[in-house]
Amino acid sequence: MARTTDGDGTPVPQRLLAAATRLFAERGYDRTSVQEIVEAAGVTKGALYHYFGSKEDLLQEVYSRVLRIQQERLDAYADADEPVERRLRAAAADVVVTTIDNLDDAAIFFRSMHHLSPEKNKRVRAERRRYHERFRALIEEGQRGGVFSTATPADLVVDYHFGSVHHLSTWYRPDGPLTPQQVADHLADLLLRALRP
Amino acid sequence: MARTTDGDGTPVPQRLLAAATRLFAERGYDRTSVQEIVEAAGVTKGALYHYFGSKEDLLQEVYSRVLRIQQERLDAYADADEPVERRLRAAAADVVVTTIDNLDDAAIFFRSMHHLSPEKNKRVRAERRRYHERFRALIEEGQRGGVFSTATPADLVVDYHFGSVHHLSTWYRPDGPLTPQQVADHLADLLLRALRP
Amino acid sequence: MARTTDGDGTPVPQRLLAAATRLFAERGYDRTSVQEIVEAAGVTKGALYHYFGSKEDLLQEVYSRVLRIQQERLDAYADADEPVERRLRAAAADVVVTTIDNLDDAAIFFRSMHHLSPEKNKRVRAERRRYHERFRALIEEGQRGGVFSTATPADLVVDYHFGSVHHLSTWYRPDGPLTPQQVADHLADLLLRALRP
Amino acid sequence: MARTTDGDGTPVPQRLLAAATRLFAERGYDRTSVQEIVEAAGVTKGALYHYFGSKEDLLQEVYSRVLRIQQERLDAYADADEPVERRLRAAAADVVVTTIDNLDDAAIFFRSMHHLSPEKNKRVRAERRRYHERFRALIEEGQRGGVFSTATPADLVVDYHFGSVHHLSTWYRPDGPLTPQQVADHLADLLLRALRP
DNA sequence: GATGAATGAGTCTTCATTCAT
DNA sequence: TATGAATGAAGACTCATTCAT
Repeated sequence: MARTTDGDGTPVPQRLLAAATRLFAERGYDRTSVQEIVEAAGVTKGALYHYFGSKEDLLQEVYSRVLRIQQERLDAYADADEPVERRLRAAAADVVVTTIDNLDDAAIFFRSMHHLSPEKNKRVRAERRRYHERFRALIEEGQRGGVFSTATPADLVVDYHFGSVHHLSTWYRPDGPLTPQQVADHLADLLLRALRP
Repeated sequence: MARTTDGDGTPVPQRLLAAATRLFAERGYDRTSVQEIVEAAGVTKGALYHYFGSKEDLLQEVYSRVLRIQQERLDAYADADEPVERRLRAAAADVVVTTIDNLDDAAIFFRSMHHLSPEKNKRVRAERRRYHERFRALIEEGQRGGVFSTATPADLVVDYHFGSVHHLSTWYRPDGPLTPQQVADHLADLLLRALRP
Repeated sequence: MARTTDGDGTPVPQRLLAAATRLFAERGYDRTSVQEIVEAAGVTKGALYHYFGSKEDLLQEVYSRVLRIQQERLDAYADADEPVERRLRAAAADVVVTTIDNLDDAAIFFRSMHHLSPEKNKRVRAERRRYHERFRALIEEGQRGGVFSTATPADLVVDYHFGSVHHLSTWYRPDGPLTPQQVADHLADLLLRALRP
Repeated sequence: MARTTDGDGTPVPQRLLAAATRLFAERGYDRTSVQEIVEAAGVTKGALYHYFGSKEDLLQEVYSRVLRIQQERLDAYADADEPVERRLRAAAADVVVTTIDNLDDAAIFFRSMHHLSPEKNKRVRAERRRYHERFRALIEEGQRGGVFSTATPADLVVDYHFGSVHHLSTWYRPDGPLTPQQVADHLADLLLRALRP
């Protein structure tokens, strides 16, 4: 397997991805130079371009990974055998916890999407839409079943909730008074309360 | 007073600010070159550096203007002679309408703040904190008066609402099905419903 | 006029063009770095990009200048009030002398044209075609008048002659036994002899 | 003998040479990457460096092959038992046909020679000189015998003709009105007519 | 014979800012 | 007030070549 690992034994592509994620979150995509990434990962520029076609590909990889993980988790919660309000609450809380656990990814997500080329942007948007639609379907299910208010269009409710999720990277601090789970419970609670008929 | 205006009669500094705002929102701060700004404003580089010390100053000006406007409006609504739930609803809805009316500023705000130097960043954060505190005070007033639930800390509620406001620039489209006022009413409604005791 | 000149008083754009021409001819377009050009011209990279949009623009400028000069000279000879065989001989000899006087340009011309972008390439080809057609018209005039043989299509005769002109940069050495004018007379002579009826 | 061939059964070195020839002609030596060559040949980089010491060696091989072929053909025509004007005409026409049949090689030849290292360049030049001298000897033989004019030095006549041969790759198109043999006849004819006493 | 991961020097280009006029 | 030529540092990316396997 040649020299795919080095030092700590982590494969080079993953070392690069980790370094890029941290740096993109820290100083933004445009302010992070390829040079800084490879230095942080302990490899050379050539190695980076051996695995990734461009700096943008690195960003795109971060997105794909996050979206894949979140989608899988959402699907699991949404498919559970429970009343809809419990499933929605669980999903709403889980995305908060997962987001806090990967605050770097979240920060990148909502600040750097416009740095992707139109083509890649389109693909990411499509994946994200799929995610939103799954979430919206849960709300609509509850509305049809009469357990959620129909006062607000489900679409808007989804954006309302995800606005607060995206916003987490702006204000949440690990050393703050609330644990991730507490924050998640509160935010899920606010969502469910707003949906009471 | 020489030629402080030109063409349409708008003073040069304001033309620069308008051009910068549009471009920063369109392609991001780092992707906008000083050359593009001056071309869009119809002036030369020398002129820009005559009025603004740096590109960053331009960004900071955009922030200051938005914050000043929002603060003034919030103060007006908060000071009104009305029951607290009406004042909160009005303020919550107003910030949505104002944000939609200035989506460019909003987009810049939540994507480019980390481009400010630490010093300027600190100042902007301070102004924003003042704004948040005023909003939080309204919620706490309602909680103390028993008209709002105390289930969730006021702090978190504020972030919950402003998360959705920031998020507007991501999803709101002027040609969508809802008018700014309708969106505002819905979002304010969700907030108030979530706060029902 | 700011600092458009420096050292020897030659304007910066012309100094850059001269340096580029020499270097492109010496080591080829791709083997000449922008860094080398600006060093040879005694300016900085920024200055180059202030005047020329790209390295390719520099190459295109070399082409345009050569073509313009050659076309003007050809037109002058072709329009003269002389018998056609004298006009053709004069034009055929002149292009040889001019080419030898600017061997660098010639070397670039026939080695680097494929380095131009398709769009620029098309423009250069069009200009060159115009030049060829003027030359061909002279030959056809003589053929119609019976002073030149019609054994060979005029098109081919033109390419035959210009082949030898282009080839000059491959073999002609200023310190060789023949002066430019002597070479020119010989080559024109060969052309005219080949065209004898 | 392991896998020296693959797919179509052509040995790897020849597949590489063929791919390199096409690509060098198409986009120039410097613009062709080793990666592109091995991809076009359907092998890996390791394989290329197993058979060729460097990218330059590949170029040198193209040269050597062309020169060897042309020299052999010229020798055959020059040694024939025919009057000198017939031998010259045959040789002059043959080099045109052979060049057209291998336009790629010709294009490379007259555009990429300066990409060879001084040492290799010297060797190629020497071989080419030998070729030229053989051709020149034919002309001088005719001049001494009184069948060719002595108005122009034989040297110059050789360059005159080869100029037009080199030029072929610039203008000749397979789908044009003339067949390779027709072009060859015309160009040989022009040469012989120019040499009429 | 053949692989392909890794190197590291080198490429063109961009850009905020300065300053003589 | 305003110009625009010039700077110089930094940016992303390419590529021939090597070498452990």
